[in-house]
Amino acid sequence: MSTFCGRTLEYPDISIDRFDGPNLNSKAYFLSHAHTDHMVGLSSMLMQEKFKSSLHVKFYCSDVTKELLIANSKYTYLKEYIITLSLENPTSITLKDEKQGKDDKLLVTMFAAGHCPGSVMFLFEGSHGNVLYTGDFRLAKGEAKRMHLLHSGSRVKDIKSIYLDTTFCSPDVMHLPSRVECLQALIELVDGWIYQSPKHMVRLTCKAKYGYEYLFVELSKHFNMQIHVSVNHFSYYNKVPDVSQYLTTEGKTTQIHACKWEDCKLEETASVLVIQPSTMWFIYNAKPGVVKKLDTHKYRVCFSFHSSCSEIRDFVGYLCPENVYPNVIPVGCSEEVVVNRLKDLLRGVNKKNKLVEYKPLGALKKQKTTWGRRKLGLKEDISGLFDDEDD
DNA sequence: GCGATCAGCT
DNA sequence: CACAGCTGATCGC
Repeated sequence: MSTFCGRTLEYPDISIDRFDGPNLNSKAYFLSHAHTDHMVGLSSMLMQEKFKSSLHVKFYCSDVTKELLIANSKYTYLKEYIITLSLENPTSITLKDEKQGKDDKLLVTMFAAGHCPGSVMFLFEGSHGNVLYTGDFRLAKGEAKRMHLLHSGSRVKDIKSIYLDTTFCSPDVMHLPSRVECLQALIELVDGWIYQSPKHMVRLTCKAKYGYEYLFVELSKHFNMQIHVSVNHFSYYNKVPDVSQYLTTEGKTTQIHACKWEDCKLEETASVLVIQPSTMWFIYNAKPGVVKKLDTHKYRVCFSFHSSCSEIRDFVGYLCPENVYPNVIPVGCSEEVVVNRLKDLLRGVNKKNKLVEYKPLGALKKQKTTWGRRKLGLKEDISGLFDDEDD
C-alpha cells in the first residue's frame, strides 16, 4: 500500500500517484498504474475543477493505463487532459507558471515496471537532478541493465534520488519465485486436470483487479483456451487487445475460469480445481516453494507483482542513487528501518553503512568504489544489514 | 436514488 | 495475513 505523498523533494511542482491535499496545486500529474491506492483524490470534484480551470495542466500515463482508467466512469472525465507517453521515449514537458513567471522544463521517460498492465516507472531529468519514481514494480535481477535510457553511454546515469516500491523490502521476503516459475507450476496443475474430461474445470481465485493478466495470457496461449472472466472485468480490456484476445465472457466455451464464480452457471457435474495465486500466504507460512496443496481440489501458487527484497536490492545497487525514499512503509516498520535495509547500496556509503568522506578531488576514486561493488555483485553481500532490528 | 465512507471479507 | 481490492451497511444529500 503506497504511502507516498505524491511529491518529490526535487520537483515539488508535479504530483505522482496522489491527487489530494497539496497535490491540487501541482502543474502536471503522473499516474504509474491504475490501482486505486495510487489514485487517491483523482475522482474528486476538486481535482476535476482543477483540470477544468487550468489551461496547461496535463495528466501523463501509459496508453494501457489510460484505457483502464477511462473505462471506469469515475475517471472518464480525465480523457481530455490525458497525454500518453510511449515507453523509453524521453519527452520534454513544460511546467507553465500560470501567473507569468518563468516556466520550468522537465524531461520525462517511462519504463515498463512489470507490476500490472500499463504499469510504468518515471525518470525525471531537470535542473534539480535525475529522479526515478518506480511506482510499484516487479523486475528480475539484472533487468535494470536492459533499461537503456537509465544509462548514458555505457554508464548508469547519475540518479540523485529514487522513490522506491519497498513493499517487500524486508528480510522475510529475500526471495520470491519468478513469474516464470509460478507460471510453470500453474501449467503443470492445469495440465494434470483439464484433460481428464471436458467437465474438469479450473478456477483461479484472484483478488486484485489488475495484475494477474500475465498468468491469464500465458495460460491461454499454452492451452489454446481463452480464460473466462466476468463481463465487468472484461469491459476494462475492451481497448487492450493484447490482453482481451485471451479472455472470454462465455463461460461455457472454456475450462479455465477467473470469473466471479457465483455468476458462472456451470453444470453441477463439473469437478473444479481451485487455484489461488497468493504472495502473503507463502511469506507468512514461510513455506519455500512455488505451489502448495491445501486439499484434494485446492492449491495455492506463489505469485507476486512486487519485487522481492533481493530484486529490490539488485535494482537499487545497480543504479547506485544518492538517496532512497521508500514509497511503502510496511506495518510495524519505520521509514528509517526501511532505508537502513538499502543504505549500503547508496553512493557515498561503504558496505559498513559509514559515510565515505567527501573530497572533491576524490570523485574518480568514489566512482571506482561503486563500480567495484557493482562488478563484484552485491548479490549475497548482505551480512550485518539487518542487525540493528528488533524483530 | 446517488455518492462517500467504513467494516468485514477474501 | 496491509498484495488490492469487493460487497454490503449506513449516513448524508
